[in-house]
This record gives sequence, C-alpha cells and structure tokens, in this order.
Amino acid sequence: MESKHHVRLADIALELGLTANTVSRALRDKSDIGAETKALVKETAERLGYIPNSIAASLRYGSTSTIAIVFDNLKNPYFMIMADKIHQRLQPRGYASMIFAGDNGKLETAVLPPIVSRKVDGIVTFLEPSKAVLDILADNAVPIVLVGRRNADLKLDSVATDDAKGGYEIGKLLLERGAKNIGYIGAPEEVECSRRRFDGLRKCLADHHQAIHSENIRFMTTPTLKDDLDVLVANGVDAIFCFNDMMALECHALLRERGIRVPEQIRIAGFDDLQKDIFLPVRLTTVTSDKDAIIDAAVGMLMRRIESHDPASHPRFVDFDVAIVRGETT
Amino acid sequence: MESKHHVRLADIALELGLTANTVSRALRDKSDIGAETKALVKETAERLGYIPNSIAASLRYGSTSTIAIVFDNLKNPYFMIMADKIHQRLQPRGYASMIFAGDNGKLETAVLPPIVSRKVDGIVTFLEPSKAVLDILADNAVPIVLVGRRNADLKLDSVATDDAKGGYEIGKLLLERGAKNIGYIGAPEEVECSRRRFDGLRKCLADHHQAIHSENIRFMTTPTLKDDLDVLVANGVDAIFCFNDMMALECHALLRERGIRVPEQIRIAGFDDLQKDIFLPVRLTTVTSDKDAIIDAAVGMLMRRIESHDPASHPRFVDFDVAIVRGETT
DNA sequence: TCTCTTGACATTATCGTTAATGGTTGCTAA
DNA sequence: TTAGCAACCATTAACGATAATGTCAAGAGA
Repeated sequence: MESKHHVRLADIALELGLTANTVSRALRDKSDIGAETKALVKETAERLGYIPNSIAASLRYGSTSTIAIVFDNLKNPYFMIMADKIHQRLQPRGYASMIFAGDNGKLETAVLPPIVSRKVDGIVTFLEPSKAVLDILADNAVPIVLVGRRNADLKLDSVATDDAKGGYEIGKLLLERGAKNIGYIGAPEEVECSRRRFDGLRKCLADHHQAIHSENIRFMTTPTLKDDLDVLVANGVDAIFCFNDMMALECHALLRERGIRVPEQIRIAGFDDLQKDIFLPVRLTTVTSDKDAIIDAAVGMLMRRIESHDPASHPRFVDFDVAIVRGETT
Repeated sequence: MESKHHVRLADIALELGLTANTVSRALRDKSDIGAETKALVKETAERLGYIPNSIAASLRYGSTSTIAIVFDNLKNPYFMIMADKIHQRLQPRGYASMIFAGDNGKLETAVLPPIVSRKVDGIVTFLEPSKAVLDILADNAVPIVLVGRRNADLKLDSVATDDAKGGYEIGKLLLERGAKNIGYIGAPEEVECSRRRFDGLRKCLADHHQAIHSENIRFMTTPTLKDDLDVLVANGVDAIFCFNDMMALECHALLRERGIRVPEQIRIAGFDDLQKDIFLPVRLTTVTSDKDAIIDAAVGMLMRRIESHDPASHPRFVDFDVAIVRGETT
C-alpha cells in the first residue's frame, strides 16, 4: 500500500488530519495532547506499521542511543565474552552496540572518524587510547571508558584488574608447587597489562629469593607461541605463566603433542578464567576476576557520563581484585 | 577554543567566508568548486579538526553506511568467528557493524525496531527471520541475507552449507572406524540445521543398513549436555555425533573426566571446524566449510542489494560444499 | 460582561548535511 | 557590441524528527 516510502510521522498525521508534531508528542506521551487523540494516534501508528526514524530524531535530539565497542579482534574469546556482556547490558537499556577494531592493539586517531562521525553516545574500549584520541573525544564531547587496562597518565575513566597481584599470586602458587625454573610468555612488549602481569611474577620471585632467567621472559613477537615455547623447553623450565588462557591452552596442547606431561613435568598457568564463561576442555590454573562486576562498573560509569553530560572531568579509576583458580595444570 | 560545540561545515565556511554548501562540495571533491578553494577548505577542515556529522548526512543522503549483524549470542565461538569475518570485510568498505541478539534463536519482530529505526543499510543474520520480519523489512526496503541456515519457504538471500552431506559423511567415517552404536546430540528441536545434520546421519546409517536407536537421538533441552550424554553412555554408544564443535569438546571433556577414552571407547565428531580459526586443545573430527568464502558471498550479496536498491526481488540461494576433517577424536 | 486560564492542537524553527537551483563574473564568438 | 557560456560560489529547499511558540475555543472567576 504505502509502498513508495516507509511510514513517517507525516503519514500518520495526514491520515488523522493532525500535524506531525502532534503525532510525535502523542506517541511519546507528552502533555498537551488529549487522551483520545493519543490513543487514536498510537493505534494508527501501529496499524500503519510506523517505525520511527531515529536518524532524524538523533539529529534533532542529540543522542543516538548507540555506543561503540573498540577491541583488538573478536576472535579473541576474552574480548568476545566481554563484548557480549556489554551488549547484554546495553540492549535492554535501548542502546545499540557498534563494534570497531582498533589499529593493531591501539586506539589511534585513524579509527576515530567512523566512530565520532556516527555520533555514538559513548565508547567502551579495550584498547588504550592515545592522548590525541582523548583530545578529539573531548572536543566532541564523547565519553569513553577503558576496560581491563590502566594507565595513570591518561585522563579517562577506567576499570581494571590488579594484574600485578595476579602475576604475584600465580608466582606464589607455582613456587608452592615446587617450580624452580619459571618462564613467562607474554603479549608483545607494548601491551602494558602483559608487562604488569609479568612484573607481579618477578616481584614474587624476588620476594622468595628467586630470579627468572632473561631468556625465559618471552614477549611474543611471532603470531604463534611455538617458537617461544621451544626456547623455554630447551631451557628446562618447569612452569610457564602465560599472559592469558588462550596462550596457556596452546602451550598445554603443544606440550602434550611433544609428550611432555602437564603438570608433572611442566606446570602451566594462564589469566582471564575463560572457563567461567565458555567451555574449556582443560581446567586451567588461572587468574579470575568478576567480569560481570567489571562490565557493570564500566557500563555504569559510561551511563553516568552520558546522563550527566560531563564527558571527562575528574576521571575515575576502579580496580577489581583478582583471585587464583587452581586447575589441573599445576 | 571551539569548545562550545564541535566543528561543523558552517564553522569552516564562516572561517573562510564561504557557505556550508561550498565547503561540503569542496570536501567531497565535487565539481563547481575551484581547485584552490578545495585545497583551502580541506586544509582548514583539517586544522579545525572537522569530523563530519554522518547522522545529518544520513538523514539527507539516505544511507548510514552501517549494517546490522544478528545472532544468538556472541559467546558462541562460531557466531563470533563469523561476526569477526563480516566485520573485517565491512570496515574497509566504510561500513560500521552493529550487533544485535535475537530472541532466543529466532529473528522476531520484537527485535526489529531498534534495527530498522536506525536505518541500517542492510542486515546479516544468523537467525531465521519470520515471515512477518521479512514483510517489515520489505516495507522499509532493508536488504537482508541469511547465513548458515536455509529455508526454501522464505524469500530471502541466503548462503548455507550442505548440512545433510556433513552428517552423512560423518556417519560414513564413524562406520568406517568401526562404530556400531552411534548417538546424536543436537541443538533443540526447532533449530533446523540441527535436524538436517541429523537427517544426513540417519540417511547414511540407513544406506548402510543400520539404524539409530531413538533413545540415542538427543535434541538438547537442558542448558548442559551432561544429562543427554549420560543417557548415551548408559546405552553403550561407541560414537557420538555432536551438532557442533563446542558440544563435541564438552563431550570430550566430560568423557575424559569419567575415564572413558576417546576415541578408543567412544568416538566423537563435531561440526564447524572451529580449530581452523581459533585455537582448540583437541584436534576434533569435524565438518569444515570455507567460512571465508561463505562470508564473502554473504557480504557480496548484501552489497549488491544495497547498490542496486533492490532489496528483495528474486532471492538467491548459495550453497557451499562441506568436507570432513579427520582429527584425533575418531 | 469581560478578562483570564487552560486544554488541545497548529505553526515555525532547528539539528547538520546535501541536492537542486540561482546569480555573478569574465571571457569568447558572432 | 552582446549574446552565450563556463567557472564558481550563493541561496533555497529538503531529509524526518522535536522544541519553542502561537492560536483558538470553552470554561472560570470577578
């Protein structure tokens, strides 16, 4: 019927001999509209299959009810789980989620225009924004919250976990289990939380009068950790702390392939406690944190920024505690 | 400086004594604008940090350069991998991706308003849309492509894999490996591709003069497959075909926990070949398909619909072949 | 009786951008 | 000389919604 174009406010108005404005106010239950008119308008809107054009509304009203999630790549289960949790909290509040991949591990200005130009109400990022990015976002009044990483130099809301403590506690556990020669396989050097996890481990070892051989500190440079693992095995490590669970799983499988028994010959620990959210075939020893609470906090901070129209003053840092999960790999 | 509001075309125009229209055309390299004016405009835009308001542009121009991806939940690695692949192809083309969760496994009209009202240029769905949904999308001229599922009754573009063949081939492999008592653990009954995979298996068994005991056909109803697995084990199955790899992995782990050896005592096969895209600790026997080609096809179909302004006429169905991957679980 | 509300809707302007026209200058060709 | 035509930019009108005002009748209060 109405085949030319989709139904607009004006179409409903025409049908009822009203104006678009009246229809708009009626649908949104504003004052100054009679009760029967409201009912009539709503009924007609329903009958005609009216779906508001929120692009037009956004332009006028100023909000898009859309937020951007920025991550490295969705293939990483950690990001995926977190993105899913964010999305789960936003959808009921009427927000839509847009996903954007950063520029190899960083949130740089290059990826900003597609986000900012779409006038998202806020950004949740897993990647550290550069100073330039924060300036642009401030200029455009876009609130942003950083999840999982922490950088005291950057002035933005962030929720993070105590990476250093996680590394420290894993170190304690490994020592307790008799490890004498511990290795670390981390993300590339520029990833700050990888460094912090390692620093925790190192501090623990130092506190227990042990040292980690520099050869056994691997900040991955290749896409696979096979080569790094080879070095550790050759150096006779008896325990490996991996930056995250996916790497730990890969280690586990590679070692099994070579006939090296876990944990008897080499103990393995990861980080993230993925098994809490998705099924993993091995009960890893890992570092857990309350991901739901983290995302609640992150989304809450963002919502407050949005509602207060105060994108960036007095940034808040929330830190969440971590705990060790003792799995079958130690 | 420009702290009151973000920079608009009008601000650039004012700065240069031009009009907003001229600035707009200059930035987009349209005709009727002098070369030096263009250069000057671009330089000024750069200097002022101009980021276009694509909400306004969308309203006028009619396209948002945004597509919606609809799936069940991102926690399912299969959806996540596919979503990532879609996103990877769209971002370079200037499209942003919005993610939406369906209504428990279906794309129903309830989830449509947030998508349609945001005027996305197209939809990629992993969930079967109802007839009502397709009507609404047609009314609003929103193209849609269905990925991974197939329903000949529905008039929409779709790309799918040959589920039945996958089930058939897995059946052949299991028989070849000496299985005498095969069980199936599928998704809930209403999931059509689960039924098709099973139908393939059943046909294979029939062709080989075997039958599958009705007790050993489990269309999961509980969130965990533990209970269904218990029944199969009690019934003494020696092979289990799972609807997908995640379920196969879970079976594998549960069986190992009980001291049942895989594949010696029970063979396991899955579907999706997740290990091609993410790391899995077990080399599963599974059914593979060319996911990249599938997504290429899906995105290509959608782009053609968008560019041709012909959302739904003469729907196309593309089917992709499948192949068996022989892992260590058979 | 007359002003004053007030309820209920209409008018108008606006968000920032882009398409469709208008208008002016200068140069060329008849 | 002068119509004619580029080249180049300005003016105006959308896109569809919403906020800020206007308008007008009916009823209330003095």
